[in-house]
Amino acid sequence: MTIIQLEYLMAVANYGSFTLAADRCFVTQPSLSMQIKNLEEELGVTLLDRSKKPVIPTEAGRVVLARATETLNAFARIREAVNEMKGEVAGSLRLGVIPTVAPYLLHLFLPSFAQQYPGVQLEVHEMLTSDIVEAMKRDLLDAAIIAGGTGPNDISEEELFSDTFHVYISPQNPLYERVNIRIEDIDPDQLILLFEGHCIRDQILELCQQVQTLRSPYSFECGSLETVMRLVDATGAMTIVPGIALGSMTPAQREQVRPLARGATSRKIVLATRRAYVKQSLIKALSASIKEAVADDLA
Amino acid sequence: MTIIQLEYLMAVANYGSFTLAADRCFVTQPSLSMQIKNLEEELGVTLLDRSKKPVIPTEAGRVVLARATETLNAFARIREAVNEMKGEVAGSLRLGVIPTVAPYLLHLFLPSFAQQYPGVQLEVHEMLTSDIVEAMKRDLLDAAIIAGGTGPNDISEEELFSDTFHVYISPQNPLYERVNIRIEDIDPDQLILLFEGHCIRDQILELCQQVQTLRSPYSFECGSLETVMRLVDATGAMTIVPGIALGSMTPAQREQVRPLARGATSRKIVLATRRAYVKQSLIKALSASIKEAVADDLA
DNA sequence: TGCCATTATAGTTTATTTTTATGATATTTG
DNA sequence: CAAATATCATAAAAATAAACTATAATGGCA
Repeated sequence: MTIIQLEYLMAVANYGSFTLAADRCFVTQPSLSMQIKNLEEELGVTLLDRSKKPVIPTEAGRVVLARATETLNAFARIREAVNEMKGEVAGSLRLGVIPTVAPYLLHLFLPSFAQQYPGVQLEVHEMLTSDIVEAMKRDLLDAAIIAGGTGPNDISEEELFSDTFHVYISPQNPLYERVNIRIEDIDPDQLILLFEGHCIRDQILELCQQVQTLRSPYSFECGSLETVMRLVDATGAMTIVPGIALGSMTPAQREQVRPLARGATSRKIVLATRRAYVKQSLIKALSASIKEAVADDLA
Repeated sequence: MTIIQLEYLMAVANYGSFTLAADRCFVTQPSLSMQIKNLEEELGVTLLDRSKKPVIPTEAGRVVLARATETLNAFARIREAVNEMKGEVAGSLRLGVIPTVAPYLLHLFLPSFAQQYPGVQLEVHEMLTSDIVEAMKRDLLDAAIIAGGTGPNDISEEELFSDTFHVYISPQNPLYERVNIRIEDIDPDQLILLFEGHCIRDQILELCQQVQTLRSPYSFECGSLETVMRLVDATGAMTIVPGIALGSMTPAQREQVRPLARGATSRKIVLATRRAYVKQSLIKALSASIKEAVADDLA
């Protein structure tokens, strides 16, 4: 039994396929198959049910996987502890970022982070919250930037900054002249939102106490805020945008932004990690970098 | 970084010597030295201070060792979990047994245990409590049979049986005709005990409220109860023997045994293991075997 | 300083792991 | 239903890693 065998086993369990797992482990499929076979022989049990597609662990496999996860975490912590002792921040970090944050935040901290920590290989994936949660469970992501409270309990959150909601409104809209807009003033039929899956959509609906699925005539499959804003302009409607997006708007777009009256109209943006995760020093560095970048941007 | 490297590192830390550690790992010294060197190179830190005799871990070494212990425990638990799932009790178990129990207990359970669990390789070491505690700390023993309450807190105890103290008295002694003997009747100068280090000595002294070191004319360096009993016979003195020893006495010796009056004149014999230790299924099997054997012996 | 014990290094052998090539099996699709 | 495709297993060769033997360097101690 070796660490590599455990890693291969976890990869197969995560990807549901020997071939794909081998790819991701940067070895050929026979190498991986052999190691899994050796592990099964040594333990005297079948760990994976190859008859199913995707390949799933047997009962024994699940037991071993649970222990293997602990072992691999403890193993990774060794290197982690040494790095921390040396004061080095190094390694790779796979980061998921939700689409309503990514375009407005990444450019703020990525360059300075990369410069400050040349030993860190940061891999950013723009993903919806649900995909992020799934990926973290399957150990395909080390951390993620999501809205606070939208993930499950076994993911711990560290607040990065608070993000206030604003109204982006078409000049043709009757409410355009208002200095600020109250939630009660918003006509749900005039509100264009991102398609389902974006957590900001749910947060806004909750804010408007429109818990049921909104079906406005303009409920297009808008994948980005930019698209939503263009659609707002074209239709005379409005939308709600996160404060983080304001910094990346053109002066003309900025003219169309109105503050939302009343408190509690904001979301917390957090750095989410699996509890008891190992790359603590990297995550600490990343968190500090982002907070600093956001503070600088506001100033 | 491999599991083997971590095992080698732990071995050197435990034995304080590359050569000895290599011996115990069943490899040659250069093999072990190479692996340690590779580990140090990969982590980029020196783990062992070779200038000291015995070799001691550096600060980085201590950090790595702490994590490595966790990793190796988690690693061992994988096999453990599989064995438990298969209902198999297999593996090796290094057991320490105190000298006042070993000669009277081992033959009771060892044969039936070996027969019932052919997959278990049991290695028994007769050792004093202090040596047992030290050996368990250094992971040279998996479990031990000791008197309850004589070990440190980080060792957990499971009671195996209660062992009542008796008086073994020379026929020449004035108290020989008594049916039972009270503690107060015992003349400390007539009491022969095992040499210091045997926990039973301390327990008896405490019983007799003779906390100070007893200095009878017969305070020889008696290493075994058998020797003490012969000395008792030769000098007309007496000693205190554990009940477990009665079963192995000759009929003539048995004649010289008197019960000790008053309660609380017994010790608990326990199976001690490091907390959070891994070989749970083996230890459970051993414990059950011993309890059964002791019960059978009394019947 | 020289001896003894201990660890490090070099070169060789052995063992293990990986790869390439290919075969077997199951699933999908025309 | 059969051909095509995808996926995992197996076999032999190549590459890599680990072990051994022999020997050199080092470090304490008389």
